[in-house]
Amino acid sequence: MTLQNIQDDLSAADTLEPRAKLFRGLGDPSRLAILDALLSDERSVQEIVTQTGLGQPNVSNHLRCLLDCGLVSRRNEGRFVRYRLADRRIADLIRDADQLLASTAVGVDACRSYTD
Amino acid sequence: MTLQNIQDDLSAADTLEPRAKLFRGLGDPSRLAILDALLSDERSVQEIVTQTGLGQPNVSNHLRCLLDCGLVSRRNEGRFVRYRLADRRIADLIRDADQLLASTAVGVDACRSYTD
DNA sequence: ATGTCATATCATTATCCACTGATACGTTAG
DNA sequence: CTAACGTATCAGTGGATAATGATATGACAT
Repeated sequence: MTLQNIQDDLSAADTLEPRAKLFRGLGDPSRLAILDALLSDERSVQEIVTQTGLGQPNVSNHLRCLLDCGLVSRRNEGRFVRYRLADRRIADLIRDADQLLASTAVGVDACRSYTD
Repeated sequence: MTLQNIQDDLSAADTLEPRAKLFRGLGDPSRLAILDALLSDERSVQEIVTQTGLGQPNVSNHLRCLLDCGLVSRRNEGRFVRYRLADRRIADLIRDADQLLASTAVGVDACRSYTD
């Protein structure tokens, strides 16, 4: 390994943490369910709660997380708050992940590290 | 919400867990560093240890996880074991994530849920 | 102003998971 | 066969975080 490579790694390390955070943001079934609910339409918290079956405080917590991360945006409408995906590419990312999972090579089921 | 929508959600729930697992597989700085090391070339465990600065058992554990998930593949060569990315699309996924992070909209830094 | 509804926050709990050190397994060299 | 090296596994530990119930905040209607 050359010095240049070492420096590449070090500078890459700066981008490692944000990348990990983004993926972790997507790496939770509840948050994925919420994002799924937002794929087609803007939704109020109540609608998300109903559609996902998750608890209301739970949904609010996850939405805060997704909002802070910039994955969703919000809009006040009276006493409702409507959320929607912040960027088309988020849906693309999820779609790409699904395609990977659909291929025979990537079979996450066999992964014993993350017990479902 | 119609009955059809409910059924869509239920069937979507089946794909939620695997998707979450895949993203969680990518949602760890150490694993991202390992995948980074494999972006250009096939690497032995030792090389990965050196390049990432992680502990050897730690690297082995993560590699097992990545292997079970199907994100990397391995090849025995004498007493060395060489790992490589299992699929080009994995690199693409990481690249797409970086592009998302580069846009102003998605600023994961502000997310307080995941303390670095 | 008061009650009601929608959403957000807080504290608690339980769980999961990454890291470490010690050790086992497997392969090659002498 | 034995030593040295590369890799994998195991047990223990600490830290992070998802879910829940209770409660607070904010907005609308009457």
